[in-house]
Amino acid sequence: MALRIVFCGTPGFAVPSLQRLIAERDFEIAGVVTQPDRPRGRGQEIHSSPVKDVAVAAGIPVYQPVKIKSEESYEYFKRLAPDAVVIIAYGQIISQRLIDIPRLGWINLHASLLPKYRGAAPINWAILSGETRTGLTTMLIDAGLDTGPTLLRRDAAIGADMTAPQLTSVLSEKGAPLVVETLEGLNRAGITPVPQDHTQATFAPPLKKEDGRIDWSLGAGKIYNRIRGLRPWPGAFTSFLGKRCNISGTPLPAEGLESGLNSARGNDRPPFGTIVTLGSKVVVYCGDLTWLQLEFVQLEGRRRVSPQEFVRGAELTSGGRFGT
RNA sequence: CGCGGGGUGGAGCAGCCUGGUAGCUCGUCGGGCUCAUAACCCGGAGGUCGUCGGUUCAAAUCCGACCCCCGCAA
Repeated sequence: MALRIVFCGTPGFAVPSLQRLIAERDFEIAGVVTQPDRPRGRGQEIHSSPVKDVAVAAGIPVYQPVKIKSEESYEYFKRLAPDAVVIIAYGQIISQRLIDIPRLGWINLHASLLPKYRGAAPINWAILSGETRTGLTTMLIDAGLDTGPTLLRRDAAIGADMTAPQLTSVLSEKGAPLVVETLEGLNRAGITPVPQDHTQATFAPPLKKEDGRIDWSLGAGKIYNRIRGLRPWPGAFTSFLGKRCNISGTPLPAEGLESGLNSARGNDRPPFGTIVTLGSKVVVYCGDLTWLQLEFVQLEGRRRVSPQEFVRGAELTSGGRFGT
Protein backbone atom coordinates (compact mmCIF):
# COMPACT_ATOMS: atom_id res chain seq x y z
CA MET A 1 0.00 0.00 0.00
CA ALA A 2 1.51 3.27 -1.15
CA LEU A 3 1.87 6.08 1.35
CA ARG A 4 -0.55 8.87 0.58
CA ILE A 5 1.31 12.17 0.49
CA VAL A 6 0.47 15.83 0.16
CA PHE A 7 3.49 17.89 -0.89
CA CYS A 8 3.91 21.52 0.11
CA GLY A 9 6.72 23.53 -1.42
CA THR A 10 7.52 26.48 -3.62
CA PRO A 11 11.03 27.18 -4.96
CA GLY A 12 13.49 25.10 -6.93
CA PHE A 13 14.97 23.68 -3.75
CA ALA A 14 11.83 21.56 -3.26
CA VAL A 15 11.70 20.27 -6.82
CA PRO A 16 14.12 17.28 -6.69
CA SER A 17 12.30 15.87 -3.66
CA LEU A 18 8.93 16.24 -5.34
CA GLN A 19 10.19 14.60 -8.49
CA ARG A 20 11.64 11.74 -6.51
CA LEU A 21 8.39 11.15 -4.65
CA ILE A 22 6.47 11.19 -7.91
CA ALA A 23 8.86 8.66 -9.42
CA GLU A 24 8.82 6.22 -6.49
CA ARG A 25 6.07 3.62 -6.57
CA ASP A 26 5.83 3.60 -2.78
CA PHE A 27 4.18 7.00 -2.75
CA GLU A 28 0.97 8.43 -4.05
CA ILE A 29 0.98 12.20 -4.34
CA ALA A 30 -2.58 13.18 -3.60
CA GLY A 31 -1.98 16.88 -4.08
CA VAL A 32 0.60 19.64 -4.25
CA VAL A 33 0.27 22.87 -2.28
CA THR A 34 2.30 25.89 -3.35
CA GLN A 35 2.25 29.68 -3.19
CA PRO A 36 -0.22 31.50 -5.43
CA ASP A 37 0.95 32.72 -8.83
CA ARG A 38 2.10 36.29 -8.43
CA PRO A 39 3.33 39.10 -10.63
CA ARG A 40 7.12 39.00 -10.74
CA GLY A 41 10.00 40.49 -12.57
CA ARG A 42 10.23 43.23 -15.12
CA GLY A 43 6.83 43.87 -16.61
CA GLN A 44 5.13 42.34 -13.57
CA GLU A 45 4.10 39.25 -15.43
CA ILE A 46 2.43 36.45 -13.53
CA HIS A 47 4.77 33.58 -12.75
CA SER A 48 4.07 30.20 -11.24
CA SER A 49 6.34 28.48 -8.74
CA PRO A 50 8.84 25.82 -9.87
CA VAL A 51 6.99 23.28 -7.73
CA LYS A 52 3.72 24.09 -9.46
CA ASP A 53 5.29 23.65 -12.87
CA VAL A 54 6.51 20.17 -11.94
CA ALA A 55 3.16 19.20 -10.44
CA VAL A 56 1.22 20.38 -13.46
CA ALA A 57 3.56 18.55 -15.79
CA ALA A 58 2.97 15.38 -13.76
CA GLY A 59 -0.78 15.83 -13.83
CA ILE A 60 -1.06 16.32 -10.06
CA PRO A 61 -3.78 18.65 -8.78
CA VAL A 62 -2.36 21.90 -7.36
CA TYR A 63 -3.79 23.95 -4.51
CA GLN A 64 -2.58 27.53 -3.99
CA PRO A 65 -4.16 29.07 -0.90
CA VAL A 66 -3.36 32.68 -0.14
CA LYS A 67 -3.41 31.76 3.55
CA ILE A 68 -2.94 28.13 4.51
CA LYS A 69 -4.28 29.02 7.93
CA SER A 70 -7.85 29.13 6.70
CA GLU A 71 -10.95 27.04 7.03
CA GLU A 72 -10.82 26.23 3.36
CA SER A 73 -7.35 24.74 3.47
CA TYR A 74 -8.22 22.83 6.65
CA GLU A 75 -11.03 21.23 4.67
CA TYR A 76 -8.57 20.56 1.85
CA PHE A 77 -6.24 18.53 4.05
CA LYS A 78 -9.13 16.78 5.77
CA ARG A 79 -10.54 15.76 2.43
CA LEU A 80 -7.25 14.51 0.98
CA ALA A 81 -6.53 12.63 4.21
CA PRO A 82 -2.81 12.10 3.63
CA ASP A 83 -0.71 9.66 5.65
CA ALA A 84 2.02 12.30 5.71
CA VAL A 85 2.61 15.81 4.46
CA VAL A 86 6.04 16.62 3.06
CA ILE A 87 6.78 20.32 3.35
CA ILE A 88 9.90 21.86 1.86
CA ALA A 89 10.44 25.60 1.63
CA TYR A 90 6.74 26.26 1.34
CA GLY A 91 6.75 29.75 2.75
CA GLN A 92 3.94 29.81 5.29
CA ILE A 93 3.63 28.86 8.95
CA ILE A 94 1.54 25.75 9.67
CA SER A 95 -0.95 25.78 12.52
CA GLN A 96 -1.29 22.91 15.00
CA ARG A 97 -4.75 22.09 13.67
CA LEU A 98 -3.25 21.18 10.31
CA ILE A 99 -0.24 19.45 11.82
CA ASP A 100 -2.54 17.02 13.63
CA ILE A 101 -4.25 15.75 10.49
CA PRO A 102 -1.79 13.25 8.95
CA ARG A 103 -1.00 10.05 10.81
CA LEU A 104 2.76 10.35 10.31
CA GLY A 105 2.88 14.12 10.73
CA TRP A 106 4.42 16.85 8.58
CA ILE A 107 7.93 16.02 7.42
CA ASN A 108 10.18 18.95 6.65
CA LEU A 109 13.50 18.97 4.84
CA HIS A 110 15.66 21.79 6.16
CA ALA A 111 18.95 22.89 4.58
CA SER A 112 21.05 23.03 7.72
CA LEU A 113 22.12 20.89 10.63
CA LEU A 114 19.41 21.88 13.06
CA PRO A 115 19.25 23.52 15.51
CA LYS A 116 21.76 25.66 13.60
CA TYR A 117 20.41 28.12 11.02
CA ARG A 118 16.71 27.86 11.73
CA GLY A 119 14.67 30.01 9.37
CA ALA A 120 14.07 30.91 5.76
CA ALA A 121 17.61 31.32 4.44
CA PRO A 122 19.86 28.68 6.04
CA ILE A 123 22.02 28.17 2.96
CA ASN A 124 22.71 31.85 2.46
CA TRP A 125 23.51 32.48 6.09
CA ALA A 126 25.80 29.47 6.34
CA ILE A 127 27.94 30.81 3.48
CA LEU A 128 27.64 34.38 4.71
CA SER A 129 28.99 33.28 8.07
CA GLY A 130 31.99 31.62 6.48
CA GLU A 131 30.98 28.06 7.39
CA THR A 132 32.89 25.26 5.68
CA ARG A 133 30.37 22.59 6.55
CA THR A 134 26.60 22.43 6.72
CA GLY A 135 24.04 19.78 5.97
CA LEU A 136 20.46 18.65 5.74
CA THR A 137 18.00 17.70 8.44
CA THR A 138 14.60 16.11 8.19
CA MET A 139 12.28 16.91 11.07
CA LEU A 140 8.70 16.72 12.23
CA ILE A 141 7.01 20.10 11.98
CA ASP A 142 5.70 21.51 15.22
CA ALA A 143 4.11 24.85 15.95
CA GLY A 144 7.43 26.72 16.15
CA LEU A 145 9.84 27.86 13.47
CA ASP A 146 12.03 24.87 12.62
CA THR A 147 11.85 23.73 16.22
CA GLY A 148 10.42 20.22 15.79
CA PRO A 149 12.18 16.96 16.65
CA THR A 150 14.73 15.87 14.08
CA LEU A 151 14.64 12.60 12.16
CA LEU A 152 17.61 12.11 9.80
CA ARG A 153 20.56 14.28 8.90
CA ARG A 154 23.33 14.47 6.32
CA ASP A 155 26.55 16.44 6.35
CA ALA A 156 27.73 18.45 3.38
CA ALA A 157 30.88 20.42 2.71
CA ILE A 158 30.75 24.04 1.59
CA GLY A 159 33.47 24.52 -1.02
CA ALA A 160 35.60 27.61 -0.55
CA ASP A 161 34.31 29.08 -3.81
CA MET A 162 30.76 27.79 -3.61
CA THR A 163 27.89 30.19 -4.14
CA ALA A 164 24.45 29.95 -2.61
CA PRO A 165 22.75 28.72 -5.81
CA GLN A 166 25.43 26.04 -6.22
CA LEU A 167 25.02 24.84 -2.65
CA THR A 168 21.25 25.00 -3.00
CA SER A 169 21.46 22.75 -6.02
CA VAL A 170 23.74 20.25 -4.28
CA LEU A 171 21.64 20.11 -1.13
CA SER A 172 18.33 19.86 -2.92
CA GLU A 173 19.60 16.84 -4.87
CA LYS A 174 21.01 15.23 -1.73
CA GLY A 175 17.76 15.98 0.04
CA ALA A 176 15.50 13.97 -2.24
CA PRO A 177 16.71 10.49 -1.17
CA LEU A 178 16.82 11.67 2.43
CA VAL A 179 13.14 12.55 2.29
CA VAL A 180 12.30 9.14 0.89
CA GLU A 181 14.40 7.42 3.52
CA THR A 182 12.74 9.47 6.24
CA LEU A 183 9.24 8.63 5.09
CA GLU A 184 9.98 4.94 4.82
CA GLY A 185 11.68 4.93 8.19
CA LEU A 186 8.81 6.69 9.88
CA ASN A 187 6.30 4.36 8.29
CA ARG A 188 7.96 1.27 9.75
CA ALA A 189 8.57 3.10 13.01
CA GLY A 190 12.27 2.69 12.40
CA ILE A 191 13.18 6.27 13.22
CA THR A 192 12.97 7.89 16.62
CA PRO A 193 12.38 11.64 16.57
CA VAL A 194 15.06 13.46 18.57
CA PRO A 195 14.16 16.74 20.30
CA GLN A 196 16.41 19.64 19.33
CA ASP A 197 18.75 21.24 21.84
CA HIS A 198 17.12 24.66 21.75
CA THR A 199 20.00 26.27 23.65
CA GLN A 200 22.21 25.68 20.59
CA ALA A 201 19.84 27.29 18.11
CA THR A 202 20.99 29.95 15.66
CA PHE A 203 18.87 31.77 13.14
CA ALA A 204 18.86 32.43 9.42
CA PRO A 205 16.22 35.10 8.83
CA PRO A 206 15.03 36.07 5.34
CA LEU A 207 17.55 38.21 3.51
CA LYS A 208 16.83 41.89 3.06
CA LYS A 209 17.82 44.04 0.14
CA GLU A 210 20.22 46.06 2.23
CA ASP A 211 22.04 42.89 3.29
CA GLY A 212 23.61 43.02 -0.15
CA ARG A 213 25.30 46.38 0.25
CA ILE A 214 29.04 45.90 0.55
CA ASP A 215 30.81 47.34 3.57
CA TRP A 216 34.29 47.97 2.21
CA SER A 217 35.77 48.25 5.68
CA LEU A 218 35.32 44.50 6.09
CA GLY A 219 38.15 42.19 5.06
CA ALA A 220 38.13 40.87 1.51
CA GLY A 221 37.47 37.34 2.81
CA LYS A 222 34.31 38.40 4.57
CA ILE A 223 33.17 40.41 1.59
CA TYR A 224 33.75 37.35 -0.57
CA ASN A 225 31.56 35.30 1.77
CA ARG A 226 28.81 37.83 1.25
CA ILE A 227 29.27 37.83 -2.51
CA ARG A 228 28.88 34.04 -2.51
CA GLY A 229 26.11 33.87 0.04
CA LEU A 230 23.92 36.67 -1.26
CA ARG A 231 23.44 35.20 -4.69
CA PRO A 232 21.18 35.19 -6.54
CA TRP A 233 19.33 37.77 -4.44
CA PRO A 234 19.89 40.46 -3.28
CA GLY A 235 23.37 40.09 -4.73
CA ALA A 236 26.41 42.05 -3.65
CA PHE A 237 26.25 45.68 -4.64
CA THR A 238 27.82 49.02 -3.90
CA SER A 239 27.47 52.48 -5.36
CA PHE A 240 29.59 54.39 -7.84
CA LEU A 241 29.03 58.08 -8.43
CA GLY A 242 25.51 57.79 -7.14
CA LYS A 243 24.60 54.81 -9.22
CA ARG A 244 23.87 51.33 -8.02
CA CYS A 245 26.63 48.97 -8.98
CA ASN A 246 26.44 45.19 -8.76
CA ILE A 247 29.83 43.59 -8.50
CA SER A 248 31.57 40.30 -7.95
CA GLY A 249 35.12 39.52 -7.01
CA THR A 250 37.48 37.27 -5.12
CA PRO A 251 40.07 38.04 -2.48
CA LEU A 252 43.44 38.92 -3.96
CA PRO A 253 45.88 36.07 -3.22
CA ALA A 254 48.48 36.90 -0.59
CA GLU A 255 51.34 37.19 -3.07
CA GLY A 256 49.58 40.10 -4.69
CA LEU A 257 49.27 42.03 -1.48
CA GLU A 258 52.65 43.69 -1.43
CA SER A 259 52.55 45.16 -4.89
CA GLY A 260 48.95 46.14 -4.31
CA LEU A 261 49.84 48.12 -1.25
CA ASN A 262 52.76 49.73 -3.03
CA SER A 263 50.67 51.02 -5.85
CA ALA A 264 48.34 52.48 -3.26
CA ARG A 265 51.11 54.91 -2.31
CA GLY A 266 53.07 53.16 0.40
CA ASN A 267 51.99 53.90 3.94
CA ASP A 268 49.20 56.24 2.94
CA ARG A 269 46.16 54.06 3.36
CA PRO A 270 43.63 54.79 0.64
CA PRO A 271 39.98 55.10 1.63
CA PHE A 272 38.09 51.80 1.75
CA GLY A 273 36.58 51.02 -1.64
CA THR A 274 39.38 52.64 -3.65
CA ILE A 275 39.77 51.10 -7.09
CA VAL A 276 43.31 50.35 -8.24
CA THR A 277 44.57 48.72 -11.41
CA LEU A 278 47.34 46.20 -10.87
CA GLY A 279 48.65 45.10 -14.25
CA SER A 280 45.70 43.34 -15.84
CA LYS A 281 43.86 43.10 -12.52
CA VAL A 282 41.48 45.59 -11.04
CA VAL A 283 41.36 45.49 -7.25
CA VAL A 284 39.47 47.28 -4.50
CA TYR A 285 40.92 48.24 -1.13
CA CYS A 286 39.11 46.58 1.76
CA GLY A 287 39.53 46.39 5.52
CA ASP A 288 42.32 44.51 7.33
CA LEU A 289 44.81 45.56 4.62
CA THR A 290 43.18 43.23 2.10
CA TRP A 291 42.18 43.61 -1.54
CA LEU A 292 39.29 42.24 -3.52
CA GLN A 293 40.01 41.41 -7.14
CA LEU A 294 37.01 42.38 -9.24
CA GLU A 295 35.41 39.75 -11.44
CA PHE A 296 32.73 41.85 -13.07
CA VAL A 297 31.00 45.17 -12.64
CA GLN A 298 27.46 46.08 -13.57
CA LEU A 299 26.23 49.63 -13.33
CA GLU A 300 22.47 50.12 -13.25
CA GLY A 301 21.06 50.37 -16.75
CA ARG A 302 24.29 48.99 -18.17
CA ARG A 303 25.44 45.66 -19.36
CA ARG A 304 27.65 43.55 -17.13
CA VAL A 305 31.27 44.28 -18.11
CA SER A 306 34.74 43.10 -17.17
CA PRO A 307 36.60 45.21 -14.62
CA GLN A 308 39.02 46.31 -17.34
CA GLU A 309 36.19 47.59 -19.46
CA PHE A 310 34.62 49.29 -16.50
CA VAL A 311 37.84 51.13 -15.74
CA ARG A 312 38.22 52.34 -19.33
CA GLY A 313 34.81 53.88 -19.46
CA ALA A 314 34.71 55.15 -15.89
CA GLU A 315 37.70 57.52 -16.16
CA LEU A 316 39.14 56.70 -12.77
CA THR A 317 41.99 59.20 -13.03
CA SER A 318 41.28 60.90 -9.71
CA GLY A 319 41.36 57.81 -7.48
CA GLY A 320 37.89 56.47 -8.12
CA ARG A 321 36.27 54.42 -5.43
CA PHE A 322 33.15 52.47 -4.62
CA GLY A 323 30.69 53.63 -2.04
CA THR A 324 30.45 57.09 -3.59
C1' C B 1 -0.41 49.55 -18.82
C1' G B 2 4.56 48.70 -11.90
C1' C B 3 9.25 52.47 -11.79
C1' G B 4 13.74 53.74 -14.23
C1' G B 5 18.51 53.66 -17.31
C1' G B 6 20.83 52.39 -21.97
C1' G B 7 21.85 51.11 -27.60
C1' U B 8 27.77 56.29 -30.78
C1' G B 9 34.52 52.79 -35.33
C1' G B 10 36.42 45.96 -32.67
C1' A B 11 35.57 46.87 -26.54
C1' G B 12 34.04 50.31 -22.60
C1' C B 13 32.32 55.35 -22.47
C1' A B 14 31.57 61.11 -23.44
C1' G B 15 28.73 64.23 -26.66
C1' C B 16 22.17 64.97 -26.60
C1' C B 17 19.30 69.48 -22.11
C1' U B 18 21.40 74.74 -25.14
C1' G B 19 20.58 71.09 -33.45
C1' G B 20 25.73 73.25 -37.34
C1' U B 21 33.81 69.78 -37.90
C1' A B 22 32.71 62.31 -34.60
C1' G B 23 35.55 63.15 -28.85
C1' C B 24 38.03 59.94 -24.62
C1' U B 25 40.32 55.36 -22.70
C1' C B 26 41.69 50.69 -24.89
C1' G B 27 42.38 47.46 -28.93
C1' U B 28 44.20 46.99 -34.02
C1' C B 29 47.88 48.16 -38.18
C1' G B 30 52.69 50.62 -39.44
C1' G B 31 57.12 53.00 -37.54
C1' G B 32 60.42 54.44 -33.42
C1' C B 33 62.72 53.78 -28.54
C1' U B 34 64.40 50.14 -24.68
C1' C B 35 68.58 44.99 -21.44
C1' A B 36 63.50 44.81 -20.43
C1' U B 37 57.80 45.65 -19.88
C1' A B 38 50.04 44.48 -20.44
C1' A B 39 55.81 50.75 -20.46
C1' C B 40 56.72 55.08 -23.61
C1' C B 41 56.83 58.18 -28.41
C1' C B 42 55.08 59.06 -33.65
C1' G B 43 51.69 57.92 -37.55
C1' G B 44 47.38 55.29 -39.85
C1' A B 45 42.93 52.46 -40.75
C1' G B 46 38.20 51.84 -39.00
C1' G B 47 31.63 54.86 -37.45
C1' U B 48 24.51 53.80 -42.09
C1' C B 49 25.53 57.46 -34.17
C1' G B 50 19.68 50.42 -32.88
C1' U B 51 15.47 50.66 -36.97
C1' C B 52 11.62 53.41 -39.49
C1' G B 53 9.21 57.95 -40.04
C1' G B 54 8.51 63.37 -38.76
C1' U B 55 10.21 68.66 -37.80
C1' U B 56 14.29 71.74 -39.85
C1' C B 57 18.36 75.22 -44.43
C1' A B 58 20.75 71.56 -41.19
C1' A B 59 19.45 65.91 -36.61
C1' A B 60 23.89 61.49 -32.74
C1' U B 61 21.26 65.89 -30.70
C1' C B 62 14.19 67.78 -31.07
C1' C B 63 9.23 64.72 -31.88
C1' G B 64 6.62 59.80 -32.78
C1' A B 65 6.59 54.49 -33.44
C1' C B 66 9.10 49.94 -33.18
C1' C B 67 13.25 46.37 -31.98
C1' C B 68 17.04 44.89 -28.49
C1' C B 69 19.83 45.22 -23.58
C1' C B 70 19.88 46.33 -18.36
C1' G B 71 18.88 48.22 -12.99
C1' C B 72 14.84 48.47 -9.40
C1' A B 73 10.71 45.90 -7.98
C1' A B 74 8.49 40.83 -6.98
